[in-house]
Amino acid sequence: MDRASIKPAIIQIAAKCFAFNGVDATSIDFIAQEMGASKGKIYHHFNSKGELLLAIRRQSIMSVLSRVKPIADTPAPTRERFAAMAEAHVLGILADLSYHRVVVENLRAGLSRDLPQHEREMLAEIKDLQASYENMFRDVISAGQKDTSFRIQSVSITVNSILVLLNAPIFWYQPRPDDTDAHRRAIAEQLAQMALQAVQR
Amino acid sequence: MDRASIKPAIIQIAAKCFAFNGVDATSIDFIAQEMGASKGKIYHHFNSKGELLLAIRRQSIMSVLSRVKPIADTPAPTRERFAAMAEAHVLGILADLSYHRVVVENLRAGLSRDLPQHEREMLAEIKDLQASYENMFRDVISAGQKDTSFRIQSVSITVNSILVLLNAPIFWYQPRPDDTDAHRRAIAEQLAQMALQAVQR
Amino acid sequence: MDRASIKPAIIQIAAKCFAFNGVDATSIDFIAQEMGASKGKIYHHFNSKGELLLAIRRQSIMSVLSRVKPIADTPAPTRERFAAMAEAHVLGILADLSYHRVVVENLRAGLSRDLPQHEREMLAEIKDLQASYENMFRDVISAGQKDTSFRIQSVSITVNSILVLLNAPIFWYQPRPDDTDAHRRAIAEQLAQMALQAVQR
Amino acid sequence: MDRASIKPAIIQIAAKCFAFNGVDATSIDFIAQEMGASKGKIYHHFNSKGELLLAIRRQSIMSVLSRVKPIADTPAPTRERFAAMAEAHVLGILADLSYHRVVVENLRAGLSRDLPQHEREMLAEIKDLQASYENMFRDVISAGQKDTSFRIQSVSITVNSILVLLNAPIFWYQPRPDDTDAHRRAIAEQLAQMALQAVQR
DNA sequence: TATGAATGAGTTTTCATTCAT
DNA sequence: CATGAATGAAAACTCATTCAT
Repeated sequence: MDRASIKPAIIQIAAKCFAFNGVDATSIDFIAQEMGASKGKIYHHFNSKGELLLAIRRQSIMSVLSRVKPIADTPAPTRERFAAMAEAHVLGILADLSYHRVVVENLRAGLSRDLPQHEREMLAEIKDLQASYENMFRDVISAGQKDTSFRIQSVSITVNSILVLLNAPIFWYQPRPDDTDAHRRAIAEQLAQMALQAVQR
Repeated sequence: MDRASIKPAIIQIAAKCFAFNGVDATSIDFIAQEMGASKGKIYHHFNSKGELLLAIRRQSIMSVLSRVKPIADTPAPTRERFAAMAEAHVLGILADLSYHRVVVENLRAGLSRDLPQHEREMLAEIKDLQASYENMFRDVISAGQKDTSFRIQSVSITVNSILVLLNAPIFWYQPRPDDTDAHRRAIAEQLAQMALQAVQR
Repeated sequence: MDRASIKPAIIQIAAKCFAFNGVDATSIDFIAQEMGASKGKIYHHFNSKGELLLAIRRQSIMSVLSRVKPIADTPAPTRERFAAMAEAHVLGILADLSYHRVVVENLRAGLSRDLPQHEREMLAEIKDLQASYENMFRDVISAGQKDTSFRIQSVSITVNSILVLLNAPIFWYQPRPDDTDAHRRAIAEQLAQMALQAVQR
Repeated sequence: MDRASIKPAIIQIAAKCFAFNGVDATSIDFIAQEMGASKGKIYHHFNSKGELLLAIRRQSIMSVLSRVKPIADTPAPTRERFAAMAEAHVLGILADLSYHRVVVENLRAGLSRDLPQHEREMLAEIKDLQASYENMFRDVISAGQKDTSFRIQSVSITVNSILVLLNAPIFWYQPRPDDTDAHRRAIAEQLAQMALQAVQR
């Protein structure tokens, strides 16, 4: 395996394990076995289980950010832009289900105890990414409010709730070997449609 | 304390601890200390941590079921019935936030390993309740589809996604001491409104 | 149930539980449930689990002592006396299998730690009974040695080993519902025969 | 310490502890302390206390099997062969007393509850070894029955009981520092002699 | 880099025993 | 006498992490 691709490989397998069994119920040992490697190998690339989890959180955001940002930067009309962003988000969710699942079930993880320096920095960066991601939705929704395409009450509540709605497949989507891209696109379209209706006038 | 109210008291405190810190990060010892009791007391009333968690899951469903069922049984027109059910659901979420938070973050908990007899039975009952709860929403949405008040594609996806949307406050609502009922009702109304728009023609 | 028969009843059920599952793996709670009673009831009649175990040990000795002593006191010739004692012993073992099983598997139990006063006294009495029981066999074997019916080397080793041989069914006898007295007598005769041959000239 | 010799070392010390205090009364912690190691070390080499116990059972059988099998494979006359096997068995018992003591006092251990996969496999192997060991005695006794050197009734009962007789030292032998090989051989000869007399015509 | 042995703190769970009712 | 709630002291087992090789 390529040197540079070890960390992503660890992250990917860890995400699958965490998503399947829960983070706490998954030991580093188990992840190593799934990789056909030893515990030590993982500790060479990640200083702690917490860092591994943060890396997964980061990936999870990048997964949707990289899909949605190009669309958000488009000058398309509000409605169309919003719908396209929503669809891209759902496609990101479906494509990287494990990552997102891990994140959703561990939002409060390590929220109470204090983290070591490096993890604190990673977390700060993740929160920045998260905030800037949410801002893209906040912006398009605010724009829609201003140009009267949308009729909403609290922008905050709307942004948060729409994102939860678009995350819905995390809770019920069961990927199957014979799932086609078309199938996934259909789901994304339906959810984007619901999201659009939920906000538009 | 009344004899009969010990179990509910344990459930309530456990739910708060679990919601705040995560289930795995919360030891039975910690819960006991929060109650000013000994570990043994909890184990006298619940055979395992898993049973305690299942009791919380049960409460979480009953919390929304008891509010929504009376409305679902009403002969009101589809749209109004759906909106009222949605609002009642959100009010249930806001009222018993800890319970619902615990559940959402532990949907997959113990899904892989096999449970002891008693827990298996509890889980079966919970799944029944869950299914019958979802069916109330499935019914009203199907009815709306038939009477053309709603325009939806897949009923399954719609039901699941609407319920996730109505659960959204689990992820972002921070209860504050000065929160009024009016405030909570406003949130519920806004989400019910979004849900209704998301499905209606 | 008769007042006087409560203790024996507890002892009997406890012996069965202990024999089936092992002493340590059997909780007082379990014994109580098997009796259809509560834990407290047992603690009314026995101060501790250790006392219960000692009561079983006592019963186990009495079971063979009461059968063998009348024969040992007989003026029959050495060979016949020995054989009859052996047979009686085996019949005692077969009749009260649970008790003997419990004892054999717990010879070293509580040997290292120091016992409370009452248990120390019970244990002393049991050891006396045990010693006097073994003495009956020591006597008949010594007598056989003197009158040249028996040819043995170390009396101690012989006594101990013969008793172990006569206890053998503890390890392999599986009582069945359709076992007859005749069946048990046949086993006893065979073992007595082997014991006799093992020592006689 | 040699890498490969860690597991045997753990087994040996565990056997001594178990034999002295009883299996249930001996904590893994205690064994670790006796080794001057940590609990974790033991759990690194044995997945559970049960596995440790099974390893001891295995050793116990190998202890007598390795001594008796070469003799059983000998073409010596029945009587001599039987006596030599018996003597070898007793010498095995005396040499590895702790192991055998642990086994005898835990025959029924874990018989009721169901074991995890790995332990089930270990137990199956042990039962195979045990059965093939008993078969060596069954064979020689049957041979003696056929060539009329032995006069026995039930072969099963005889085999089982003779083996219990040969195990007798487990119950009464107290090894002392000044015990000589000659002393042990004397015991073995006496027991083998008793066993032979018990079965022969 | 990689391995896997070792550690030790932490967690769930059990259970004999006590005690208020 | 009987009950069953409560306690507290173990004990088995887990696992992130460290470290010698």
